[in-house]
Amino acid sequence: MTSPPPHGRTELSLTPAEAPPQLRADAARNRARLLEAAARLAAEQGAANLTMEAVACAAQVGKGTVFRRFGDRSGLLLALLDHQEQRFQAAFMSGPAPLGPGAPAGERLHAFGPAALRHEDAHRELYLAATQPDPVRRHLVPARLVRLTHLTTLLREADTDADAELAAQTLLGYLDTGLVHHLLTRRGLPLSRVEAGWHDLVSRMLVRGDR
Amino acid sequence: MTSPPPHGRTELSLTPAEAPPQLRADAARNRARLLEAAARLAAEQGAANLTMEAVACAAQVGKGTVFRRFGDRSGLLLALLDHQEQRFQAAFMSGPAPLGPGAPAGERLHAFGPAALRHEDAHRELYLAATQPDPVRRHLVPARLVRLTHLTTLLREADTDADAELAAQTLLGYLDTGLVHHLLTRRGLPLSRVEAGWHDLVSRMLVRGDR
DNA sequence: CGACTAACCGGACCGAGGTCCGTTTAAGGT
DNA sequence: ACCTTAAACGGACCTCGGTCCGGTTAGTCG
Repeated sequence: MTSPPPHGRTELSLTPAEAPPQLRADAARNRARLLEAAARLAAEQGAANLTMEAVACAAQVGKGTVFRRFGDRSGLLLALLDHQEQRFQAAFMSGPAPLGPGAPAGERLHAFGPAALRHEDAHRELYLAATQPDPVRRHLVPARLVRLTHLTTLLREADTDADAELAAQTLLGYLDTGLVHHLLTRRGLPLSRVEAGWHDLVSRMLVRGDR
Repeated sequence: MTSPPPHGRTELSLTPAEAPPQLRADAARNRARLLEAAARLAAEQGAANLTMEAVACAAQVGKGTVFRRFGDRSGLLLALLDHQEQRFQAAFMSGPAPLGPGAPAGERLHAFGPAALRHEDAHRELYLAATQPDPVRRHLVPARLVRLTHLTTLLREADTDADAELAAQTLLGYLDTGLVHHLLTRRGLPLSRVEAGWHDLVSRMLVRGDR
């Protein structure tokens, strides 16, 4: 149907440093003004309250320009995050060990979590705003709570020595509708492999440390 | 500020079978009509294209009525899902073993995954539509792909015998911004505990089966 | 049976995201 | 310098989720 526009795409890039196909001078200027305006507005009234129109207005450009450049709201937020994101990526891809190269893989994996947690904590607001809907209500849906409780209970019963609540969240996350759909369709994994992954994960949650 | 309405709330319940505070006759009638209309429309033009106005119109009621009853769009979708969800919950809470009670906890945990996967697969469309934004684009954001690749690589390097790609998704899921924010603020867990959970999870991913 | 009131109804209204298309302009070739 | 044209611009316009409030009605009590 609608063939994609044959010209400049709206940067969905973010980090895979695909050289921005060098925009026209005015486009580049407006892009900069938009980002600056967005950053300012986000800082002074909260990223969650950022409206596309306000950004356009503050940057003295038309609304259409914002959307052509960033695609949609979350594209703009992502672009705002890009700088921070690149710093983080640099840290784990080429920074000092144990997060960066040089340490054994196991240690690097251990280091990754706290680094990511700290990084996102510092920019929580933007990251939350960039994932459109209430990324909060999600965890309060009764159905989810029921499953969570069920899994927590079973884990305790099975006498795991893991943190039952966190382990339950992990298990639940593995079954996330969006993730499974992505794996099955987009990535084309067979259901059997996803199921095998589940069994492996459960087993790992149940093994007891040496002792 | 805005004190919550002292009267009937918009059912956010879903399954914690809190008896609907018996609505007035007309309200109950309209609720039924709305659900029926919504189900019909969802079936014939896809849950993703369901608009609140269309549902209201098809059910011959005002738009306000839809929102008072279901709160918001996702509330309506969730209500639509409620019946299926209850059947699933019944299955793992009181159905036959090994999913239901009777089997050892470990076996029940193993049984839960495939059951949930199959259940959601059968109602994928509604479940996806109920989580507002593109639950799909989420997994295509470049920054996420970079992290995923990084983790996958490290897992392989560390010579785990888990399915590296799935394990990486699991690890990434544990760090989900929304989840972490929920745990830290809503649930009030200390950051140290979340970090400990990460280290435990990584360790479990790295242990090699006996052999 | 009539009055009283809490809950409900409906649809006008609002705000924000996203699209469209006629107009303007930067960049490169002549 | 001038012409051509792909790309960029801007803001009117559309859709939809969500709110508001004046009018209506089911249920209750005397």
